[in-house]
Amino acid sequence: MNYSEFQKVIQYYRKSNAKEAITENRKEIRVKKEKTVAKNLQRIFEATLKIGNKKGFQAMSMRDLSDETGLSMGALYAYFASKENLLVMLQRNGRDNFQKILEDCIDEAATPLENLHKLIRTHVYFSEAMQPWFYFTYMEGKNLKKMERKIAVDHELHSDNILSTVLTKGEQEGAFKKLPHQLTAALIKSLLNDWYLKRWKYAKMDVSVDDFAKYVIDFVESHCLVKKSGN
Amino acid sequence: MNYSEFQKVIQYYRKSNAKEAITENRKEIRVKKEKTVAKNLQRIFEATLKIGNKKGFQAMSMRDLSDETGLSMGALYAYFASKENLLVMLQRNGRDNFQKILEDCIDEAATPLENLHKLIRTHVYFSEAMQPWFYFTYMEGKNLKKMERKIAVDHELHSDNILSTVLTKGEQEGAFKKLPHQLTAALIKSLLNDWYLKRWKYAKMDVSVDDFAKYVIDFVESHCLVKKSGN
DNA sequence: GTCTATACACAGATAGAC
DNA sequence: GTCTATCTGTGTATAGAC
Repeated sequence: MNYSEFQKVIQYYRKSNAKEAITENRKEIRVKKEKTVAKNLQRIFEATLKIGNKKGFQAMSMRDLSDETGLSMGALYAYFASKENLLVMLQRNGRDNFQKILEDCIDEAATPLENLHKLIRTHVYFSEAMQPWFYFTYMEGKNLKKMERKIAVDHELHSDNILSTVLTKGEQEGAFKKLPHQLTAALIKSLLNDWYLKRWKYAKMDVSVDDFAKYVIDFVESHCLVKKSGN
Repeated sequence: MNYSEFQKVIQYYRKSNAKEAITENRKEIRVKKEKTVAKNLQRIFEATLKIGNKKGFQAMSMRDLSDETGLSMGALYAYFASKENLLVMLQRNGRDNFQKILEDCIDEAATPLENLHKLIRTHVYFSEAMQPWFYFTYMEGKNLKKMERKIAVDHELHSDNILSTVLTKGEQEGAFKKLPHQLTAALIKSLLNDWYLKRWKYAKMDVSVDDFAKYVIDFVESHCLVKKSGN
């Protein structure tokens, strides 16, 4: 799989994503017509990511958001109860989606090494396709209230676990070295996160999304793989 | 070198740091008495880091800062011209210090491998000692105005270069593999950054600062080192 | 050098017309 | 369903007393 193949797969997720955002937040949204909600909610999300990533969510005023979306402030508040509620909607929705897509990576019939490859590639490609959301969510995590913050942390630990489970299984099968897999998983995650956090840097050195995924795989394999002597 | 040894070395930097913060910003600071400035400026910096890291710099009000420092709002404005100026002072000062300490790592007489070790250990230990500043600076970078932002980016690229220069030298001497060193440097940086960005996670898995430095060194060496057959 | 009191701009949010 | 107009709280910043 490379990135251009991945883009086709992602279409399905994008659509289901939009619908879920509506059904999950039906009670906060005062507007009735599904079509209108779908259209405007997406506009609002995109505008929030755009402004939020430029100057930070706290610094974004509702007037900024009004200008960017073309909706009046009165209209905006028909789609969410408060500014904080908008933040929660935006983060929660993406997270659920991301978790699902990572879980779908694991193929019980495949080898741990194959699963590791798929996890890394999917992480890089998905964060490339949804870069603004990933960047926003990473940076604005601390603006969440206690309860939502805990959910965010749980999701992060869960995705670390998906990685470390694969590493542990690989060790049992003799493909990976015996290492502190949880720590390895955390470090792999930091490499993966860098793709959307420091995109400007990789653009500057002309590293494509496929180059990056390949190089991270090499990096991780150098460390984790059992080298078969004589091969 | 381990962390407890490093803590003695760092004392010198802490002191010179405080003095530089004053001389570099003498014109913005209206208060004359050196002693008073030294004491209060440090209080202000610490309070800013504390509140800023909890809720973000934008969300920190000057009233918050007044409560935390015990200084009135009027007094605060004797130490900086505006809230934005406070941000710039805080970031700039730490950056200069960090750059100096990294440059001091490089010992021309030592091998590239030794220099790589020293760079990694110093990065981890220094960011441990000054974690609030590192976290703050990473997260609040986007709140800087264009010019200051450019300086921040230049510093980041410069520290990447220190790493990649060592890798290149090591390749020439036959110790390291031929690899895209700039990319490798960026990835090593992302591992190092994770120590102060996700400290809670490493605390949770009971990884000490020395454990972490060691494991990052192992990880990087697996990838970069030329394996001598028969050793 | 630090305080209190205050200016005044702008934030988030809502009521009620259309 | 969306708009305009407006309420009220809070933000940064400063003037002037001590």
